[in-house]
Amino acid sequence: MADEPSEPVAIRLQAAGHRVTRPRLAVVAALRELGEHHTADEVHAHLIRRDTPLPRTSVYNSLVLLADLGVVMRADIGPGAVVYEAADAWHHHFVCRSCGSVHDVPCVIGTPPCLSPGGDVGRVDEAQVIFRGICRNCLGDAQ
Amino acid sequence: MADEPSEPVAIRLQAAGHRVTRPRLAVVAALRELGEHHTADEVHAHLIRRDTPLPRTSVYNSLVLLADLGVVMRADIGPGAVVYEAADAWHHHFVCRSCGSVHDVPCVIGTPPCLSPGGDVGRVDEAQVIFRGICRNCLGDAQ
DNA sequence: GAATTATCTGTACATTGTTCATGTACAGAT
DNA sequence: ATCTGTACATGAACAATGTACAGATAATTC
Repeated sequence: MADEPSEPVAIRLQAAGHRVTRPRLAVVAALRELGEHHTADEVHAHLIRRDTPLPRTSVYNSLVLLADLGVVMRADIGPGAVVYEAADAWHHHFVCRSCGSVHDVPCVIGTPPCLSPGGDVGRVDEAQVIFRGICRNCLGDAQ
Repeated sequence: MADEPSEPVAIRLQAAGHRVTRPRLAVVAALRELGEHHTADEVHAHLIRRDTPLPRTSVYNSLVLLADLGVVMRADIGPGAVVYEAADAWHHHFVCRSCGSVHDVPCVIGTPPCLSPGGDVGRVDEAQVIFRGICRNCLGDAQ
């Protein structure tokens, strides 16, 4: 379970000049075990269930760092929710306005930044696309 | 000031089967006066300064409805912040990871949905793009 | 103008994320 | 082997943001 994907997390941390610590490894492991998209507090809860608890702040700190390094993906899908994901391929998200479910949408380019703004705004590191609409399930249910 | 852009807000509310109420008109007016991007609480504060206060809940309710109707634009630019804007043309946003400033990025298509996901996820109403990077000011400051 | 009902209002709360002070563990120098 | 500086973890309290609810109000319909 939880095989290292491309580059082991430890190597990537070191390469960026950061330390390899228990909280950081635990957070990545938790995201892999959970799969899909999860909030920081869901990761926190999972670690408690797993009997490897971590302070909430540590989970937040680790997620921010890991996301900045590109080890985990962060998606701002709307009010009161930032979700993280242990994914390798850069992709986007579809959010259902009815049930709130989140689905992955492959990115045709594959690596950020996959789009570029028209004007000259500065250095663009990534372009995150959020699709909104009604998912197939909800379309079937009502109307 | 605050001329009606294309269709008056009142008409658009009625057309969608909603009532034309003071809070809704006040929220749109506030967004126009403020210009740019602002949070719900900033709108709330502005209305107090203007001596036309509104309960915070009413501001939130109105913004959600107005955004769903497409009268105002909503942008999820990251943790702890949903910003609204009284804009006519559909566009995207660039967020600076250093100073947090938000800049408009024109959309080449102009009307949502300007992109479409690859697979068949359901009905897509809009595609919101968030560009992240370092803005020109911050690039100039420190390297 | 009166009835109907969506909407407003205000309070209280839940959730999410951040700040801060303290303690700890690692790495290089002595 | 010990010292020293720095990055990091920890825990608690805080701040910001968004939501639920129940009674009062006002926009529309007749």
